[in-house]
Amino acid sequence: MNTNYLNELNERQREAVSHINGPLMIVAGAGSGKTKVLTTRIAHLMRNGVDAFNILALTFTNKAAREMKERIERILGGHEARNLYIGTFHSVFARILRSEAHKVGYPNDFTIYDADDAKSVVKTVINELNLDDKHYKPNLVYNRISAAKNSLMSPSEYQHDYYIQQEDMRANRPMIGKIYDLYAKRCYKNGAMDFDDLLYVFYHLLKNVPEVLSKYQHKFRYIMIDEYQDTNPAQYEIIKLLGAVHENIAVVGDDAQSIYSFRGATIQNILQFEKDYDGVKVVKLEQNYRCTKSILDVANQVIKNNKGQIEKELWTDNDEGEKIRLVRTTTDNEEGKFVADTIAEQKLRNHYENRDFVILYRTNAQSRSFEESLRRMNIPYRIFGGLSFYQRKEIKDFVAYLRVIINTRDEEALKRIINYPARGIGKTTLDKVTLIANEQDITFWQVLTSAASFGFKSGTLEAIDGFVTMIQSFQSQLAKSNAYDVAVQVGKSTNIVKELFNDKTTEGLARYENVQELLNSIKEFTETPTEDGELLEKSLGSYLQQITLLTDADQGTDENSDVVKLMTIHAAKGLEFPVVFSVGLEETLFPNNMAINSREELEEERRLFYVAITRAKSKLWVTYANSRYRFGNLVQNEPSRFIDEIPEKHVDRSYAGGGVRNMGSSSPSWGGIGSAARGGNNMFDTMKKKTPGSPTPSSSSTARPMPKPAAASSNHTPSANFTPDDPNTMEVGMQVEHQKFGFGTITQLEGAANNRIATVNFPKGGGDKKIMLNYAKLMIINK
DNA sequence: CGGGCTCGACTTTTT
DNA sequence: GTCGAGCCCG
Repeated sequence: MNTNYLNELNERQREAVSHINGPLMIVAGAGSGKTKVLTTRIAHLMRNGVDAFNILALTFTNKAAREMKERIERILGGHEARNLYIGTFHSVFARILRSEAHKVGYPNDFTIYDADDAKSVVKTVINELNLDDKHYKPNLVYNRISAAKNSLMSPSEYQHDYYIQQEDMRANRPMIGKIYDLYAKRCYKNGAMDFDDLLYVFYHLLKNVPEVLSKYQHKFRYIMIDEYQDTNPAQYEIIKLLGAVHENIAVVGDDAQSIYSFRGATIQNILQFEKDYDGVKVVKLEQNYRCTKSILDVANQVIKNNKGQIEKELWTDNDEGEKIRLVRTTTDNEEGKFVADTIAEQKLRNHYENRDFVILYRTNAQSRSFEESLRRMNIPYRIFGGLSFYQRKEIKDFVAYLRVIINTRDEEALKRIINYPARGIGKTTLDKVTLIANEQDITFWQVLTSAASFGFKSGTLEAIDGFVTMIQSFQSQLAKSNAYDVAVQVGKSTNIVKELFNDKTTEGLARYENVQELLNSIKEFTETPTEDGELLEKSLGSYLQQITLLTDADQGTDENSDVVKLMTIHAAKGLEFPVVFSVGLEETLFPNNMAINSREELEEERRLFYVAITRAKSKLWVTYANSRYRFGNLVQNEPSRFIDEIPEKHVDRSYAGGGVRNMGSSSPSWGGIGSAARGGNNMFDTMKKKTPGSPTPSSSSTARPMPKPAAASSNHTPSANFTPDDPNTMEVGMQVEHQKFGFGTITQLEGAANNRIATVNFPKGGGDKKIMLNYAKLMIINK
């Protein structure tokens, strides 16, 4: 074991690491070596005689957990670290629930519903209550249910809470409480927990089953929590229960980086920690090892505009560094072009690699212009935050079979596959089964297994029996062989694999490959020896639980692939990059329109900007566009108020204005050189995500769908050089071309800049048409 | 039952 | 603009 680990720490860090017993709060500024402190502290605990079995470390992402594990192993050696309990809140609790859930009425092989499953159940319930799902939007309702659970509020409490009811009444949605109640009952009946239940149910398990509480209180004598500022009330209460006996709770967090309040996190948890426990040792890590002086100063000045923070002053020994580049472009497309051009330039000039760059935006929808520009420059990139592999339709369909095999009560999965592939069990039959299930208060599956007694037509009955028999045969096979063999059998018996194989379209090919990858991942799972030797961990049920808790970010951890990364600021937390582009700094976008209604919301947006700034090690570009397309409309935006908060002395505006013109269609020559010389066929890098231990989706989120064939109604083939012109340059009398309707003459114009409507006469395209210029593009042929 | 079309939604989202 | 759900029709 490395015995010098304490020497590698600064004084404050050493103070935190050496604190062994009693509550500890580490206020860790951005880039202050937080993970290092956490991992070293765990190693230090073990060196001082604490048994690995007694240590619990909770993180928010699988990635953070993995990283911690690896770093501890590096200090201690693998065999000693093996018995540590390190994982996300959700995965650790799910793992415990797998052996304890029956004590609160759930099967131990419970299904985990991801957000899509959960919303689908919400929708089912809304429809069953004969409510209008246009008004009771499943998304919105689910978010309220989620918020309730994160505050440990039961359906009954929800329905009796005066304030909540007032809110729902005001929104004219008084039935949300009822929906919550039925939703919870339905999940319970289905033997399923959603993500929030993993906390909610776990809390009630501890609260209501004293021997379980006692067992884990004594097991987890030392508890460590990462990103404490992002914990919600449910997590807070759980920690309180678990830590009550020993009070050896160490929390690490940074109030300035709390950006998940919209998911129920409450910054109060960290602000109050000192009051919650007696004799809290507080250590502040204020030395930043990541950023240049200017970048750090910008971050400090920006965050000063927030009230009510834990007092701290981050400083660094690093170089002064360069100024922050502030760049204004005319449009979102120009912004994309500028960033791609600059990346190419920086690669040449400063010998950066693709992986040194990250583009950070506020909303996922902003990725498009960057994708296009990067693609044009042949710069390989990867977008984080797209669909997770396991959320793809073909994967969810296949996995649904496995879910039903494990838990026939899983109605969501059952409905997915009962007629996939088509076997003659249509909507009519489904409705009937649902009706019977609800009337008789039995599960969907029970109706299917005794379908004969419910008077289905003979053809339908045959189809149902065939399906039931098939599932049952999978189940009995599972008793004899492993998860992989069963999965292969599912692929064969259902013809799914063959069917996908025969689909020779690009999309079909991708789907086939994805299913193959799924099978590979199951194979790998069953064949890799377990770390901790728990038999349960190799079962199909455990595989299913594990994959539901994986996200897109977990698969994108191939540090070796040399690609530019694109992600939301939220997704970037905890990461660092030599060069950061923080883009879209515009009012209504960042701070986002939806988050400027209260001081709290605005401050969270500012913290988000703080997170963006502090991701940068040496160079930071901040960009914004005068106008951009949003929801298909061209909108003009003011520069973000956050820009004004950047101290002028750190700002280099020399790219602004003139820079835009430089970046125009006549790209600087280095742009072209960069792309041709370095990009090459490396584009394939962006098409593959490779991660040891997880599947490789062949069509990653960066792969764009093939262009759709022209609509049947179209009888015009657009000119080869068709390029739409700016709606604002259109005038009455102009000859224009439309992609579908062909050539025509503008006869009338109405509406303001963003909402311009042209009436165009198309002689060959059906006469006068009203064209929303923001949607259907026109090219000017003749003025 | 499935293809094709229209209509409507659309902030962030560790799990 | 882009995606997906849901409806209609063959």
